Amino acid sequence: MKRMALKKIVERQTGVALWRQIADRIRLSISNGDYDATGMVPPETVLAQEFGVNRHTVRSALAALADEGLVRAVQGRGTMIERKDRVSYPISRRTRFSQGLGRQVKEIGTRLLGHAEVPASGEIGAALAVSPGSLLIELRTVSSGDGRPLSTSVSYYPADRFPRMAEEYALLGSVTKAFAAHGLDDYVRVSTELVARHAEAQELSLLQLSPGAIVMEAQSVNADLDGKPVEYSRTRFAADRMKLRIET
Amino acid sequence: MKRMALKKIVERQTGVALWRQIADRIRLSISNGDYDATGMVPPETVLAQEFGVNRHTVRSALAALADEGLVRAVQGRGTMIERKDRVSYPISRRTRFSQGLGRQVKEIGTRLLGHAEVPASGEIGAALAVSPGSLLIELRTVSSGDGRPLSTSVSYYPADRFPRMAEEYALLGSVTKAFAAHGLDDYVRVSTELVARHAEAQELSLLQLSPGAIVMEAQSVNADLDGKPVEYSRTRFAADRMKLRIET
DNA sequence: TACAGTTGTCTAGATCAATAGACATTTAGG
DNA sequence: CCTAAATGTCTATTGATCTAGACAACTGTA
Repeated sequence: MKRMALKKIVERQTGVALWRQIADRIRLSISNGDYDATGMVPPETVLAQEFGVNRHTVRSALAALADEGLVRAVQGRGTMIERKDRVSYPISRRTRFSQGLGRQVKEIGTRLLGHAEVPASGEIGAALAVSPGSLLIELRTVSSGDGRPLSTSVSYYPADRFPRMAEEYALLGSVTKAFAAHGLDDYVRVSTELVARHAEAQELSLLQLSPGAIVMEAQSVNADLDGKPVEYSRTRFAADRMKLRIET
Repeated sequence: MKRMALKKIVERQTGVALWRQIADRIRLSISNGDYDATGMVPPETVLAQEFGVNRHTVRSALAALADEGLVRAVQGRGTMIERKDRVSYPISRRTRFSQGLGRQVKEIGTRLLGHAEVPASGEIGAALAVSPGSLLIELRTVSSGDGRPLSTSVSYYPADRFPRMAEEYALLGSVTKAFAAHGLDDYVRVSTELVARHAEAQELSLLQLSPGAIVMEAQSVNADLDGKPVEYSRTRFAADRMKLRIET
C-alpha cells in the first residue's frame, strides 16, 4: 500500500510547541522508513509547506533531531538520516533481556547503578508473595544497545533465597546467570502490566532522552517452575527506540 | 512503601509547556491513587511550591484537567477528583475486547466508523498470508467504556472467507460474533507488536484526547486454530486511560 | 562557470507561556 | 459572625515560540 500523502496537521495552543510536534512526526516517519528511497529528509521548504508552518519552525524541529544524532544537515545538500532503527524487544513466558535483542544490536551493555536491601512493602511484597517486612534485594540497572540506552529497571528479589543477587549480578552481568548461581536454573514470566507516559526527569537523564519523550513502563513478575515468585521488576523502555513484541 | 515526597521537577525550554507537564504529572498522581486520602488535589499554592512554578501555571494545568473532566474546582473548597480510573486491558492468546474489560466498566460501546474493500498490500497481506492484490475487508472502529473512548482500530479480514464481515459486525457489534456468523468459532492471538508515541490529530479527535496525549499502538494478528491468519489489526489505545496486562 | 536547489544566518514583529503581585469571592469551621 | 483557606480575576512584565522576509553560503550538475 502506497502511503497516502495525507495532510500533516499539527495543533496549536496545546502546550506542546509546534517544533516538538513536528520533530516527533519526522522521527516517526524516519523509523517507518518513509524516507528510505533517498535516505534524506525532505527539504525544509517542503516540510514547512506540508506541516503548514514557517520554515524556521521546521528548522527548530530538525535541530532537535540533529541533537539526538538522528539526522545531520549539510549545507547545500540536504538533511541526511543517520539512524532509523527501533529495536524490537520480545515479551514472552521466557523473557531474557540479552537473548531477546539478538542480532538487532551488535553490543549489549548492562550497568548496575546501585543496589540495596529493603523491607518488603505492600504492592511489591504482595507480588512476590513474601511476608510484609521481610528483606528484599533491590537492583537498579540501565541497559543499552550499541551504546544507546534502551531501558532502565528497578528489580526486587527475596533476600533469603537470593542473598548474593547484587554481587552475582555485578560479576556476571545477567539476571539469568545470577539466578543460576543461586541454584535456580529456569524461571518464567508470570505477569506483565504496561503503561505509557511521559518520561520523568530522572528517566530523561538515565536514558539520555530529550525532554517530552515517552517511556513504556512494564511491571512484571517472574516465578520459578513451581510458581513461586522470584523477581518483581519495573522496567522503563525508551519508547522511540523500542517496540515490544508480545508473544502469547 | 510510603511514597517518597520526591522533588517534582519540571523541565523548561523543552518545547513542552510547563502547564502541560504539570497536568500530566497530576493526572498520573490521580491515577496512582496518591490523593485518595482526601479525594482532592492539593491546593494550588502547595502544588506551585512542589513543582517550583507560579500558581498561575498550576492553574493552567488544573484547567486542562478540568476540561478533561478529571477534576472539578470549587471556589473556597478546593479541587476535587471526579475520575481516577485507568482501565486494565488484558492481552493474551484469547484476547476478546468486551470480555477483557469485564467489571471495570459498566457499559461498553463499540462504534463502526466505516468499512471498505481494499486490495491486500505488502505488510498487511504478508501478515494475513494472502496473495498480493486479493481483497480484504477493512473495518474502522472506536470502542469506549462508560462513554469514554478507550481505543480505535483498523482491522483487515480476507474477503473471500469473511465476505459479510462489515454487515455482521455492524449488526452484532462484536468481531467474535461476526466470525461465528461465518462459521469460525474460535481464534487465537498469534502476534502483537507494541509502540508508544504521541497521538496524531485524527486520533486526538477519535479518542477525545487533549493534544500532546500518548497512544499505545498494538499491531496484532489473530489466526484460527489451524494457524491460518484471519485478522490483522492496528489498535490505538488512549495511554492515560488504559494499562495493558500481558498474559503469557 | 552559471545556475538551481538547499541549508545557514540575520532582523523584526506577533502571539503564547510564565512570573509577579494584588485583591475579590466562596467555603468550612470555630 | 469572623476568619482562615481556598479558588477566581485582573494587570503588568519578561522570555519563548512562531511568522515573515531577505540574503549569504554551499553542493551538485549542466
